[in-house]
Formats: sequence, structure tokens, C-alpha cells
Amino acid sequence: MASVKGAPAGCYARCRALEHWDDLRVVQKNRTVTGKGARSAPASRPTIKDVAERCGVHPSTVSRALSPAMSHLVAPDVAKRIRAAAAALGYQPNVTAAGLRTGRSGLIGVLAPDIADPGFPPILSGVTETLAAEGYATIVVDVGPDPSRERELVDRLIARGVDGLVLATVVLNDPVVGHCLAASIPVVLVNRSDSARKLPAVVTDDEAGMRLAVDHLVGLGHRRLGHIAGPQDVSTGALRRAGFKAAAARAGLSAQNTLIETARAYTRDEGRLAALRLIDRERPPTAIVAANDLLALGIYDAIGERGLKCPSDVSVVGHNDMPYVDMLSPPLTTVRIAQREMGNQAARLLLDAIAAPAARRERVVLEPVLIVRGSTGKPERIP
Amino acid sequence: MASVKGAPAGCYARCRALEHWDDLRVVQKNRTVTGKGARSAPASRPTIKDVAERCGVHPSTVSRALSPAMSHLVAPDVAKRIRAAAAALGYQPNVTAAGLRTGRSGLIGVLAPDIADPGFPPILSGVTETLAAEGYATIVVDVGPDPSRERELVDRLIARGVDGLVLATVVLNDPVVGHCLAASIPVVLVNRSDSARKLPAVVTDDEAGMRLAVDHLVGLGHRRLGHIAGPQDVSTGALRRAGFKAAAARAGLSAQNTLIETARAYTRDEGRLAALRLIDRERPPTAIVAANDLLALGIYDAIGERGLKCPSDVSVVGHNDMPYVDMLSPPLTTVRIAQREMGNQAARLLLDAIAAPAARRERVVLEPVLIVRGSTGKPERIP
DNA sequence: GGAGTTGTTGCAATCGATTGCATAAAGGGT
DNA sequence: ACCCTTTATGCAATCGATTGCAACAACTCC
Repeated sequence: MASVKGAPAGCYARCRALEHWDDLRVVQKNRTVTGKGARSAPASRPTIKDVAERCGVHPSTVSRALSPAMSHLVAPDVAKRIRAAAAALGYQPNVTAAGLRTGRSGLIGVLAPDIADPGFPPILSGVTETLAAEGYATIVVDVGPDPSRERELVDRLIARGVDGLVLATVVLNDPVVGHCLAASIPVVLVNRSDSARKLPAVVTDDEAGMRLAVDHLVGLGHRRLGHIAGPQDVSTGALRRAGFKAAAARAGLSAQNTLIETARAYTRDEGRLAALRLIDRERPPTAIVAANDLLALGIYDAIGERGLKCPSDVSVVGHNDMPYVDMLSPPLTTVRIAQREMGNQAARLLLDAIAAPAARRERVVLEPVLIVRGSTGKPERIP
Repeated sequence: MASVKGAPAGCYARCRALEHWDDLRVVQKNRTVTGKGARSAPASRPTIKDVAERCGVHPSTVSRALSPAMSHLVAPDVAKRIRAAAAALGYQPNVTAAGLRTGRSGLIGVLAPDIADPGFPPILSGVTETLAAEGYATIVVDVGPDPSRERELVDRLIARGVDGLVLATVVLNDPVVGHCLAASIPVVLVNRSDSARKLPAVVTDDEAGMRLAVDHLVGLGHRRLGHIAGPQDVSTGALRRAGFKAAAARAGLSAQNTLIETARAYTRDEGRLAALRLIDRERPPTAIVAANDLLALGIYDAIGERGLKCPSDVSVVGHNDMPYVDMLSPPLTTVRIAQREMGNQAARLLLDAIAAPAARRERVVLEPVLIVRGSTGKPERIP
């Protein structure tokens, strides 16, 4: 090995000879490894140095030849030779080492409130799709029910050297927002936004969505509407609730005819409990608008429990159009939000923020669409 | 800064004085940064060196003090001082740098056939839960419809330095299996297995699951059963099909009374098409067992299209018990597999493989459970 | 033909943490 | 007092790729 190390380098004319030598060396190397047994990794991946030795050039030249941004600095024929050698050896750059030097890891952290929530995968899918196209990989972290872990998880991701963060978890006045700002790491929020709107975000027009739902129901003849609001510390929960009230008022409904119950979480069971509170009132609403499809599922449960029928006794409108709600009985009328598109846009925004850290904070608001199915109909008994 | 660098180190007695000096230095450093404007990263994270300087010890001592495995090598009081300084500075080790040196990244790659498939999130959730507890983070990659990308994606993950792989994508005779074996990287399969069973895997007993479904239907009086098989290059597709045939034969059904149609993919629409082929036969089956809930959804579609009723005209059994199939109309009778548990076990197996690369290849087979709901009933018209 | 360009390549420092080895001090035994 | 452990710490190399700078060649221009 030492004999080769001392060989002259950087001289084209000798390369044929060097290749010959190197082939011998490689064989020897293999034999040594096999003979000795386990010299650490048996199938240790080739490094930039191996490629350099095989070509008789300096590692730095290999680095430049293989980097699109720097390859113009190396002679075309040498670059070609290097690329060929790299391919022959099956060389793949060690991203960790490059990341240490350049300070960029090519990793993006994604914080999710709950991976198992059917609303999340489409967003994630959009995020990864766009990021993967730019060579980034994503680390998805499930925060779980305890939001206090969020801060620690962000720190862990930063320690891992992520180049940016996608947060699908933030609550209003979330301390993690300030934390990210202080760490000056590119961040983009998705589906939710912070109260101060200090960070770029991709959201849907929650208030417009509620207007679609309310107008649809009022158009059907409903005059007494219920709303099951989501957690009020989450932007969607607060905004959809506000949107419901505003839309109802605009449609001429009095405050007594707009009933609101708040769910403590976006879960089916919380939806059920809130729906029962609504149904069990003295004068129940003829239609209920849920802040979320999962809550709507709970409304179905409650309706069944009370022996009522949807939509004849109670109409139901969901929100998000999560997969397969068209298969429910009755198929759920819901406000569709473009989740995949939301993920794509969030990734795009994050890439922009990474490219130009000082750029302005953009905010993308997507327009929701009402999907009318079987869970809404004319009220049978006008109260 | 040079003046401090030259200060004597490794001497407890001088530490108070050094701390004093260092505080001064820190202030100066801050002032310099603020004054100069943007000295690269404004909020650059403190390194092990910063902690060392602050304590007047060598960086290696800090490294040892902060590493649980090595901390026994450093004096308790010094270790305490170091931990305090690290906490004060908000020091977090740079995982990238450590990974370069140690060769371990703390990253696990997960290959998924389709993140948006409702069956996958629970598995992923189980995997990340167990891995996160051991300090690992997961990179999830969506392979998408084109399986030829799998090999390249694996290589990319390996280039990223992942310590192991969880594959939820492999097909029978998948070349990627040999590729992983050759790369000698810890791998575990989940939900699917390779034909040669050369890799550790966590699967459910597919044949037992089909027996549960078939026996249930035969018990209800069905004598002519249909099966919608999944893709035959996927272990679940082939094994469930074989399980269906075996169970039907064991129950005394003739070959003419066991009808099989194969879906080209685990999708709702493929299920619909296959179900139509089954229903449109001269003598259709009175019950259909799907290899997967998504296919069962398609059966519902087909039944509706032909103006039939489930379960009175056709009973349907699904497989997987994916979220919210209890909300369908009728609620889906299905074979439940412990997806989250599957993820947990896969992660556990992978951790074992990383800890002891030479250990034997384990194989975990989970037992499925039949969940009887409303989509199965006695056949109305015995054919 | 000498000075100035342009184009290629090598050299060596660097990123931040880890770890085998050397060293120094403290403690123990006779 | 001397040698021999034990314990605690520092030193320097290392992981693999990147990049500013220097060096050298070939070429151009006057």
C-alpha cells in the first residue's frame, strides 16, 4: 500500500500504468481482508481517496470533478476518467462527512401531531415529494399527545443538523416559535399558523371553509346550526369557530340559533362527546358543522347512540375530506382542503427560506372546496 | 482569544480564576460578533471546545464526561462542572460530527410502498416509537408506484449513513434483498417477507388469517366463496391466496366453489374491478374474502354498482382492520393484524441486528384476529 | 522573449467529536 | 524511601469530504 502511496500523481501519461498497479493493489487489499477475517467493515464503501488513488489524482480533484458546481475547474478528460472510476468502484459520497464540512445535512425535520391521524399522511406525502426532488430527506417525528415534548424534539432535530423544519404541530402562542426564531433555522408551518404570524405558513382559508358549510346548510333550509369546534389553542380550531360564527351571523342566524361545543382534541371520541352535548340540548340543532372529519365521525357515533338518523334528523358537515369518508353511511359532506398541495407548497417555501434566509416571510392560503355528499339534506322538522 | 488558549489547563485549583477569565472572554466574543455584524452564523451553536474552554479542560475530557459510557473515566467533580457548563451554554453534541467519527449516524431508513395507504401509518408509528426510545431517528421514504426506484433509494439511504433499514416494500425474489445482504447493512422486513427468508422479518400469519375468514363464512352457511387476491409478487398476496385455497379445501369446499380473482394492486379501484369480475360470473359467490381492506372497499363499490346489498346478497370480509372501517355501511368484518405491534417488533429486531450483526435471523409471526361486524351474514339464496 | 492571463491541480486546513496512547499525579504496599 | 498500580487528564490522529490558497503549466499579447 505504501508503495502506491509514494507513486507520482497528477500526470496523465502515467495513468494507464497506474491503473494497472491499482488493480493489483485492489486484489491484494481484498485478499488481505479476507485472510485477516474481519478488518472492521468487510464491505467498506469506497471513499473519495480510493477513487483518487485509482486515477492517480488528488482527492480534492475528485471532489471537484464530482461536484456539479465545481466540475468546471477540472479538465474535461480528467473529469471523465474520475467519473468512470467512481462508477466502477460504486463510489457514493459520504453525506455525513460532506455535511460536517459544509454545514448542510440535506435533512429536513417534520414535526407531526400524530402520524396515525389520517389527515397527516397526504400532507407528509406532498412535503417529501417536493423535498426529495431537491435531494433532501425528511425525518418525521411524532410529537404525540404531550406538546411539551415539542421543544425538546426540535432541539434534537437541530442537533442532528437539519437544514430546516416543517411544523405541523404549533399551537397559538407556541413558545417553540420563538425558539426556532432564536435558533435562526428555516421553518415553515403547515396547516396551522402561529398567532403572531411571524413564520411562513401554508394554511387553508379556514373561515371561507366554514362559510361554505354554513351557506350550504342555510341554503337547505336549516335555521339552527351547531358547531363542534376543535381545540381553541390551535389555529384551525379558533379560526373555524370564528368562521362559523361570522358565517352564521352573515346568513342572518341569531346567536341563540348558533350553538357551539368545543372538543378538547381532534378525535372521534371527543367529537362524540361534544355531539352528545349538542344533541341533548332542549332545542338541538338540525345540522352540525364539525371542525374536522374525525369529529364528524364522532357525531355519527352520537347520532347512532341516540337512535337518530343522518341526515333526516341531523345533517353533518365535516372538514378536511380525509380518505374514504365517501364510504361512510351516509357519505360525508365535507370541506375539502388540498392536503398534498399544502405539503408541496410548504416544502417549496422551506426551500426558498433555506436558499435566501433573509427573504420575506411568505404565507400561502389555499382555497377550500365544499364536497356535497349524503350527510346533509333538508331539515325534516323545522324547530 | 489566544491569551486564553495559552492558559494552563487540567488544574482544579485554578478553575475559579479561569471561569472568571472565561466569562470575560465570552462577553468579548459576543461583542465582537454583534459588532462585526454577520460573522457567518449569528447564533452558532456552542461546540465541545467552547465547553472545554469554559471549564479549563481539554475537549476530550468534555467528550468523556458527557458520554455515559466513558464518564467513569473522569473525576466526579470535574464531570459535574462540565455538565453544568454544558447546560449553561445550551450545548448539544453535533450528531453529524460524532457520526463521522464513530461510523454510526443514529438514523434508520424506512422504505414504504405508499405513505398514504392507511395501513402504513400505524406500522410506522410503532417503528418510530421503539426506535426513538433508543435515540434513533427515522427517515421515511415513499417508494411510490415504480418499484425499480427501490434499489436506488436504498443506496441513497446507505450513502446517508443509516445504521439500518426497515423495508415494508419488498416483493418476492426482490433483488434489493441481495443488495442489502451484500452491503451487509442491518435490515428487517415488515409486513412482507422475501421468498428465501434470508432476512429477519415481522409478519402476520397470513394463512391463519384466511382460515379465520373462511371458517367464519362457512360457519354462516356459505358454500361458494370468492377471493380477491393481492398482487402475487408480494408475500401477503401469495400467502393469503394460498391460505384461502387451503382453508376452503379443509372446509370441504370444492375447487369450483372457490373462485379467485387477482388484483394488480392493493387499491380500492383494483378491488372494484376484481369484484365485478367475480360478481358478473354466471354463478357468483355468496361471499368474498379480500386480501386487504382497500380491496374490500372496492367490493363495496362493485356491490353498489350492481344494485346488490351487503351482506344479504354478498358477504364481505376484509383484511388488516384499517382505521375507521367500523364506520362503513355495513361495518366491515375483517381480519385484524397488530400493525403497531408489528412496527414495534420490527424496530426491536433491527436494534438487535445492529447490536449483534452476526446473530441469527429471527422471524416474528403475529397472530391475526377476526373482527366480526356487519358485512357478513347468512347467505339468503343458497346457489 | 518577457510579462500577464487563464486553466488545472495539489496542498493543507477545516468541520466537531471520539478514542488509543502517553503522561502525570496520587495512593498503596513493603 | 522506592516501585508499582490506579486514576485522571491531555495529546494528537482520525473519520471523509470540501475549499481557499498556492503552484505550475500553457498560452496570449505586445
